[in-house]
Amino acid sequence: MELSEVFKTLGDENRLRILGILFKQDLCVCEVEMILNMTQSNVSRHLAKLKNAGIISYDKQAQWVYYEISKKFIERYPKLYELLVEESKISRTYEKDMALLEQYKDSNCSFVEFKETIL
Amino acid sequence: MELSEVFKTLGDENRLRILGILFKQDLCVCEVEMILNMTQSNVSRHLAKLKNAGIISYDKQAQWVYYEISKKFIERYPKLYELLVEESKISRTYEKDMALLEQYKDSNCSFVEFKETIL
DNA sequence: ATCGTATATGAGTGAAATCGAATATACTAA
DNA sequence: TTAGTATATTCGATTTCACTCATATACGAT
Repeated sequence: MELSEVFKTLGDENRLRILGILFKQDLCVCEVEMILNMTQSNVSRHLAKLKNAGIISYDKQAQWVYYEISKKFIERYPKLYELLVEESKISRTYEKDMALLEQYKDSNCSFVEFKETIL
Repeated sequence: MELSEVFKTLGDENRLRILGILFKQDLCVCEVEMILNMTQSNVSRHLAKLKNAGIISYDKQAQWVYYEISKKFIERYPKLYELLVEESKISRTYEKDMALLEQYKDSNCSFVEFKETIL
């Protein structure tokens, strides 16, 4: 939760992409993996870093671990949170990620249907 | 000036310390070196990184290069700037740096006098 | 021109970060 | 209990980073 550590954690394009879609919706590891087209281990690692920095938290449900933006983080760094939300809205990189997230939601959160739409 | 690059640059304790004193006053390399007790090359490199990220700019006067917070950075990321200023005020680490900066100013910006006060 | 000071940069080193592949762990369902 | 899925972690390779020491460059003063 130390400031330099928070910044260091935010200083990675992939982690900013993950946050971009988590602002819209809580997601589990395999959903992030699917939407952002990253390997499972890589997503898991980045989520662990964001978790350790106090930026996100998780809610375990059965074998799924749903990650969400940490409420304590929003309380502690409201301006930083607002900045991240705003910047994610105006970034072209994140636009594509958002579109894929919407497609995933439109496919009733089914991996099979989602995969068909992005081919 | 890309966001992830800005965060990565801010994700270093020494660079945050440098920014902390630059918020109070524009300073040249050797002044930062003196106040924060860092090596010349190290300070120069950190300043170069902050410069490349667009966070600070410089004004060359004779053989001295005075660094300052970039006005474009403040315009582009006002919330981030405010956050940094506020956080630097409540950090214990920066409190000491501020005290040394004040001592330096009180010694009429004389290195000789400053060195005497901190012994 | 020469000396002293201020700054930037090249080279080398050790630590840390990123990543994919493979493996380990945890949980569900049958 | 076993099979299948979700997640975390270890391993090894590669890259990046922060740092120090030494050197180069730039400028002023004499």
